[in-house]
Amino acid sequence: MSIPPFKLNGRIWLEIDEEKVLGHGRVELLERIHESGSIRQAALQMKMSYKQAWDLVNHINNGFKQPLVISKRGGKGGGIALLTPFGQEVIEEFKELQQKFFKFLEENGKK
Amino acid sequence: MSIPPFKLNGRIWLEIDEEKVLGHGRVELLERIHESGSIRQAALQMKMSYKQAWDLVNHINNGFKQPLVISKRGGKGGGIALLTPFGQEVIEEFKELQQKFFKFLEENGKK
DNA sequence: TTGCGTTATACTTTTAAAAATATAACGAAA
DNA sequence: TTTCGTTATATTTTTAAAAGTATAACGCAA
Repeated sequence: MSIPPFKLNGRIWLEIDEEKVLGHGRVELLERIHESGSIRQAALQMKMSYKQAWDLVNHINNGFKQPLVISKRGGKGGGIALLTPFGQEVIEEFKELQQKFFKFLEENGKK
Repeated sequence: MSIPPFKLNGRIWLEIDEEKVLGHGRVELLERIHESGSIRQAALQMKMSYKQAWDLVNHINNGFKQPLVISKRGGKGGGIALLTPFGQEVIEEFKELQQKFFKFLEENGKK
């Protein structure tokens, strides 16, 4: 581009039935759930409320036909949450798409 | 991708000082201003209020250092608005970026 | 010099999103 | 059978964004 110092930026996401089901923030949440085994811990790490995190997880699981996250309450530790193999597969593929997109932004963002 | 029928979608925009200054909606507004010579007409076409359109134009002009839109009030027709050559140049380049981005989405969106 | 349609701007109201609060359900372990 | 920390969910409150309303300023043309 020619004149002032501006930067190309953007976002990508996956849609099902015209509705956004997975974007960069939700993927980060899923990753943290996977690592910590807890929705609550993931929410704390991302400085959002448990409710908000749970709503997101719920929305994701509903959007896709199969759940990406399985959770149980009660028991040792109070409860647990984990990614299904399908969930792991989906976020892996999304992250690859994101890599390509970052590359796109870099290549085309130069003036 | 492997399982359900989902679609890759996204948006790109230009930022100046970490702030969004031009995206797909604003470009459409600018184009309509250019064609009609009127902020009000452009707003009507896009079913937004004049105020909202004017705020957007104002924000765009402030974000870039040079104005993309020049407007005058009074006179024949009540007033007029038009794109500067710089404005025309910017939206032209942004539209090219958008074309490339659409291509990116198509190429990578296939499962 | 009055009327006209637009630009320009302030102010208020409405709406929607986000955040906060509260509470029930659960199951392992002590 | 009680405690514990979490999941699960409803309800309320707060906040921010959007929309709406009102009005002044302007300059050409009649």
